[in-house]
Amino acid sequence: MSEVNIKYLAEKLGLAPSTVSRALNDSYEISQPTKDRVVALAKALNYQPNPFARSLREQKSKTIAVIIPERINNYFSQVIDGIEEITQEFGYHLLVYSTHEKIETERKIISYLLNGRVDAIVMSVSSQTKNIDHLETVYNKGVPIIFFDRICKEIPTTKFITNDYENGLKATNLLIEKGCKKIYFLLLSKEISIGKERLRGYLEAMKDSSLPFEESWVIQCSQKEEDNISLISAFLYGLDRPDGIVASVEKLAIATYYAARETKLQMPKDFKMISFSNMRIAGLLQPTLTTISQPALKLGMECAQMLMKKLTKPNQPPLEDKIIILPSQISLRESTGK
Amino acid sequence: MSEVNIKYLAEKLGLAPSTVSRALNDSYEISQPTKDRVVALAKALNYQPNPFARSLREQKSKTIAVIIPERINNYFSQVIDGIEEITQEFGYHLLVYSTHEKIETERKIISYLLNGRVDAIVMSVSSQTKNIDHLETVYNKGVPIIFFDRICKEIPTTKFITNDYENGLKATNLLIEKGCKKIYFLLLSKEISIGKERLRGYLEAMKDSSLPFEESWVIQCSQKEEDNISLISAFLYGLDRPDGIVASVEKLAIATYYAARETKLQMPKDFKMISFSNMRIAGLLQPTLTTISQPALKLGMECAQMLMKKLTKPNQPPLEDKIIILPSQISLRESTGK
DNA sequence: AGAATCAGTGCAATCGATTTCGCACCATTT
DNA sequence: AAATGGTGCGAAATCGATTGCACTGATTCT
Repeated sequence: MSEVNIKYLAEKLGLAPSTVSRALNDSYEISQPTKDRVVALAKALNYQPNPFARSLREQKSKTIAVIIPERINNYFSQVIDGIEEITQEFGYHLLVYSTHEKIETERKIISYLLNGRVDAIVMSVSSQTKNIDHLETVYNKGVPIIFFDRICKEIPTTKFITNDYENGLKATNLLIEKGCKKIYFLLLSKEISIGKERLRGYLEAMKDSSLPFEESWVIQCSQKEEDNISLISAFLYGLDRPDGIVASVEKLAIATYYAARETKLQMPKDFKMISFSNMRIAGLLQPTLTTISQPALKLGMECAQMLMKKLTKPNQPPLEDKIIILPSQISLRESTGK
Repeated sequence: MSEVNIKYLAEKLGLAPSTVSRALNDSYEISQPTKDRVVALAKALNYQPNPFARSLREQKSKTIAVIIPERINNYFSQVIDGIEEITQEFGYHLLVYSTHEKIETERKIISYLLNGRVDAIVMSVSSQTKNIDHLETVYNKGVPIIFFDRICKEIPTTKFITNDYENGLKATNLLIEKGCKKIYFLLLSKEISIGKERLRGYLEAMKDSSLPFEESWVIQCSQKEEDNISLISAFLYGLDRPDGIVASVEKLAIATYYAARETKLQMPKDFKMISFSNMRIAGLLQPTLTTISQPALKLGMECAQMLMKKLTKPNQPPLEDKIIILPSQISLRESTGK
């Protein structure tokens, strides 16, 4: 490759490599004239320091890993945009991995990152994640880790979430206000934190209301789009079908639209729905979808800001064990009726 | 951090670091018993080689950069999924960058990658990219680069696209068949390759037909959603509005839906539309959207396969200067009428 | 028997940048 | 005039893994 390294610059300038290094790093030990000469030549030859030599020496990579359960999801894309916006200013790079919701992939990815390849990890755990040995290993190795959205409560570090409990409650109450008598709750997995919190809100709202409730109204869905559509269609076909649905994640709302089409049911006439979702085009669906959307970009930025502070300032304490809650926003649309 | 390195293993085993290294790399020079001892201890202590030391020594990073114009776009997410699927098998890592369609950001990102940080680059250029100095620099430095979707023809390397010209033609002809007399073409930028190709197909179809055509029917849109909506609304308000629209990218189709709502026009009654798009939920819009969708996952996988061959096999020639064309798929839906 | 061969290891250089130490030189102080 | 101090820079070690070369002891060949 191109051979412009410190030794080469030093030779050209008749200086020692150490002097060149110091000059480039603006060390006080070097005279201004020398600094100027060095910097000038470096610029002229378009010198770029070798990142691996530097990382090896400094024991840090200026790289952060972002691990998400799936890529084809606006929410996660927005979060990454937010993270990148901040980290880029600090010259950090982003390694992005998708677990495809598989715990085994998650473990494998984590194992690649335990050798110093990254200075920190920002992640949202997969829906399959129950066993958290691999996450504990990260923590024990001292690699800073921040969870967002689907957090792992057991690891004592900073987590970013939205007010899921509260919104689960609000969403359910909204349906109740709209006159729904039989409200189902769709969730992806009971294992993941946001599912749990949103579910807790739903359960609380149901308890507080005078409406009937049965355990079986909490529907556990899978990762397969087709399976979910049949599952949802199945209960929509029945005469004792629900008249309200709270979808805890976007993809389940979409499956419900397909199921509604299949069963020829109309929203909001036959049943109403509200979903947690960051779709840009919720307002273009038929009918338009009432959503609870998370401040994804902001969340990403705040994660990154915290991380940059920890990584770039000297003598920072470990990431605090606390949960930071950002507010979501409810957008009322046709799917819940007027 | 954890101090398990080669030197430490060597000490524990009473061997030289070089022997340990060779044993771990299964060198023929080392006896089986020694190999076994070394491997056993390495496993027991969970030894992970330092990636930077290795990269420094081997002059390769096992990392690939993926540069896309925007993250919040299913198409690009799918491509990255495809790339990751393949590269992961080979133990490669993915640095992902978004240019946000800004040439300046694109240049900056590229400049970070010229120091050996990555072994190759896979990218789709921003819509602003006219000046290609930075891309030429990449090429001249010998960093393998593959373009996809929005390619840069001038750089002699492999490019992956879909049959954009053909589909621009087909899309336009479809509208003509459906009875459209006045067909507009919405594009993001004349600079980007796919825009050009799709436009070429449109122009060809228009020329071949007996329909009238004016230059002003090719609408150049911007990056701003609101501006696009007003721009589209503006011409939809007129009495001489188009009765057919070909949207060359997804976001312009979405803007058109909003504009249609604003102007109270109905698809497909008042005008018909077809769009290039990889939206999963084109079938849930009101009306459902006829799309030309690209084989994004497959494209990503083929890119990555080519790259892995180039990077992991010895004595590979430079990436061939050729364009590989994958076929898109048209899905007929309501927006173009029955 | 002496030379040649070879398997199995160790030594030391290397990748490129940073950093500790130290040294020369000039100016100032006592 | 000797001691002190500061400025500006160089030599060499270091980060961790790899690798060309040298070395040892044993075996084989002539």
